[in-house]
Amino acid sequence: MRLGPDIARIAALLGDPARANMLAALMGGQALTAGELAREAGVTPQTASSHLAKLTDGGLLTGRRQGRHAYFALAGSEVADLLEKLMGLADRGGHQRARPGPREPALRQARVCYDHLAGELGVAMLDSLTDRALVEDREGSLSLTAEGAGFMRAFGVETAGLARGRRPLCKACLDWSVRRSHLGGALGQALLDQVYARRWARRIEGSRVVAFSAPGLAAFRAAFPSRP
Amino acid sequence: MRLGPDIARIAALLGDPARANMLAALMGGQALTAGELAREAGVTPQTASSHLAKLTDGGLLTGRRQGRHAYFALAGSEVADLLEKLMGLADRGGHQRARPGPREPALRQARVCYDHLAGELGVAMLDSLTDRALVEDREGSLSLTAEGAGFMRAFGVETAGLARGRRPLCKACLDWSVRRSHLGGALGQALLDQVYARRWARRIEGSRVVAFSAPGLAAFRAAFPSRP
DNA sequence: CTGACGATTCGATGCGGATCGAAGCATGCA
DNA sequence: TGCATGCTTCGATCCGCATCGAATCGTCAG
Repeated sequence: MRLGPDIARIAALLGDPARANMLAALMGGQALTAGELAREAGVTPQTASSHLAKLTDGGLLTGRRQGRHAYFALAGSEVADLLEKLMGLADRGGHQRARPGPREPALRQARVCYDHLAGELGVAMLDSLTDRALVEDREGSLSLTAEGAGFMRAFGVETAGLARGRRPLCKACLDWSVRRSHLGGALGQALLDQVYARRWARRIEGSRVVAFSAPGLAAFRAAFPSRP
Repeated sequence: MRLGPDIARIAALLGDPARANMLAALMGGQALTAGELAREAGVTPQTASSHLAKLTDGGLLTGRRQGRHAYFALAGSEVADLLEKLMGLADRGGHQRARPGPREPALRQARVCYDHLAGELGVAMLDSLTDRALVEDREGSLSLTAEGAGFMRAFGVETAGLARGRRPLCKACLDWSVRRSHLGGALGQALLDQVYARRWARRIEGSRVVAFSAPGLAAFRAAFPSRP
């Protein structure tokens, strides 16, 4: 009876609401600071620090200090996989969440993953880009093609400037609702900024929902057509 | 930020050592009784009962009562998937396990379940009967059809006499080794008696193994053919 | 019917751990 | 240097929950 890997130890780490919220926040793939994670989880910095220590000690997170900030990220894709499976089970587990907010459909269609577009529309956008060979997908690692750079310039995004920053230009970001990838990275952020600038959509306060207007949605679909 | 599925609720269920041990014990796919799971987890029956209620309520287990026993099994392959991923992550940090070895093959193939046939052959027999519409399965409640009664008479089992007793004629009986049902009840007993009478198989002393001879096995498969 | 056994419920106990306040350390900026 | 900011450590508190003893219910055997 005492045999087998210690699954309880890992699961207990995921079992605390504060820690689970932190991990869910990191599902986007980007690293966040301890303070951001504390706010995300709704706890004080002291408590968050304790949680983050436990998570890194348990091998679920990797930490790295940079100046006076402490950045944390998921330890690997296996952790993200595990979280996704958990979300899948929790979804049909019947128990709906306590807060009956605006709720799923809008979130599922379009939401922000920190600073870029996620949800069905986010996935559709990346699909469209790869279909037209504007973005290349080499085993999960994304890169902008020459044609893609031209497209972006025409769209109002100067990729030369973006590539200069430390942040990767393109990043495949796993989507929990659709179970496919959408576009993250500096380019993903720039594209979402364009969506806002063109008034195709606006961010709903206090929520992650990105609300598209009817003409905005049509324009979006025209700019990023999906194959039949 | 309270968005997304409630992963903490599920993870917390897996986070208790006793519950984790129970789930690990069920990874083989067999259903186990509450008492067996209590022993497996190293807790008293009272505690185990509480844990099992939580797990079923959380959608991770399905329970089924049979006589004075309560059988529990994993709710589905998604749960098994999740556990497997957890084990994969838990393996990294530490102590290995010695997986409970492959169960005795003979027990798995054919054994007695009280007085009727269980194991792979028992399941195959019930499958064959339902496939040929000799037995009807209405949501887990089995009944013999008119054609079935004719088949049994030709096979040497007089069902009219059996139906007179207090014991139900047909009963779906959950199989530990395979996660499916085999035929119990008075008819199940009568059929196993026929198997003995025809010398297709004999009971091994001091064990639950039902040992088929080579020609006996062939005859059995001919009498209860499985669909291709 | 009676006795035995397995499963469950109830109530009480005790421990682990989440949480926060206060203080201690680093780093960055003027 | 001095001050502000962000993270961590320490100590104390408090709640949740796993655990078990005792009792109850249901099923099976005789």
